[in-house]
Amino acid sequence: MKAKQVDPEVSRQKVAKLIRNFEAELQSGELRPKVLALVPIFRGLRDLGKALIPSEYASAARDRILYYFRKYPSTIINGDELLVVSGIQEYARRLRELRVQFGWAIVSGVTIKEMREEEAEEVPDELMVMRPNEYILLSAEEDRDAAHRWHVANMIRKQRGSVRDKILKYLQSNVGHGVTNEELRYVAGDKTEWARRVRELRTEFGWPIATKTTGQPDLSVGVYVLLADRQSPEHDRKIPDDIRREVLRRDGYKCK
DNA sequence: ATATGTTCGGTGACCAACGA
DNA sequence: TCGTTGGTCACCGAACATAT
Repeated sequence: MKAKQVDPEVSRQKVAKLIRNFEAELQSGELRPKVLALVPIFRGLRDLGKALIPSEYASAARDRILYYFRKYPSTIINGDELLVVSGIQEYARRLRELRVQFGWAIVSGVTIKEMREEEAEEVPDELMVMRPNEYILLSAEEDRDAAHRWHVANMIRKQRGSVRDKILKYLQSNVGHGVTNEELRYVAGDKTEWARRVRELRTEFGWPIATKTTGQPDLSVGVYVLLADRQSPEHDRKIPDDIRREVLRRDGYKCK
């Protein structure tokens, strides 16, 4: 998208002039004229922030945020800095897009805290001090695979249909690759019983879905993998008594 | 039509004031 | 001292609005 490029110096002069003129407003007793006079100053400051990054590098707020992060990777960046370079109020929204939809490893202080509590990943000491409103680009590489998986997940999530079908579709689009419980929960639209649906798919509908405790001990906890896009004959949870007796006899009434 | 930006409603973390 | 309460903040995804 094309955006008009503003020269930062022009922008600066405009703001400086407005602030000079504001002196007179400040003297007056009325509140509203002061507020009204400050509005263009706010706008001007916003434009000045936007103008810091030339539009040939980044023309939209999201691009400017990314540009800034890539210029200072592995550096703790305060949200207020992003407010300045993005020039939009909801820079956090754009930040989430970069992380979730585009696969950039940008984490906030909150995420660092969660990582530390889960103890699954090592968190370097220097990141321990991060506040919620601080962010850091951990890797200079875009995780295209993660971004792609998110797009697939989002597409399936938005479709009509049952949660079980959506979960199956998502597993089918990742055959042989583990997907996390978080991904499945997302696909299911945060319905609480998504895990129950996964078990149904495995036991009653015959899909070869493996987890750590069901067939593939090398997987980590919370990872599900559809081993093959191939469905065994369905069976319900009720096992007929004659088959039950036959199996018990066959196995000598012992666990196999 | 698509990209970009804003608003909305819900959630939980955190903190300080308060009262038992 | 400790638990409760109320306020603030950041986060999140969806829905809505506007710009190109």
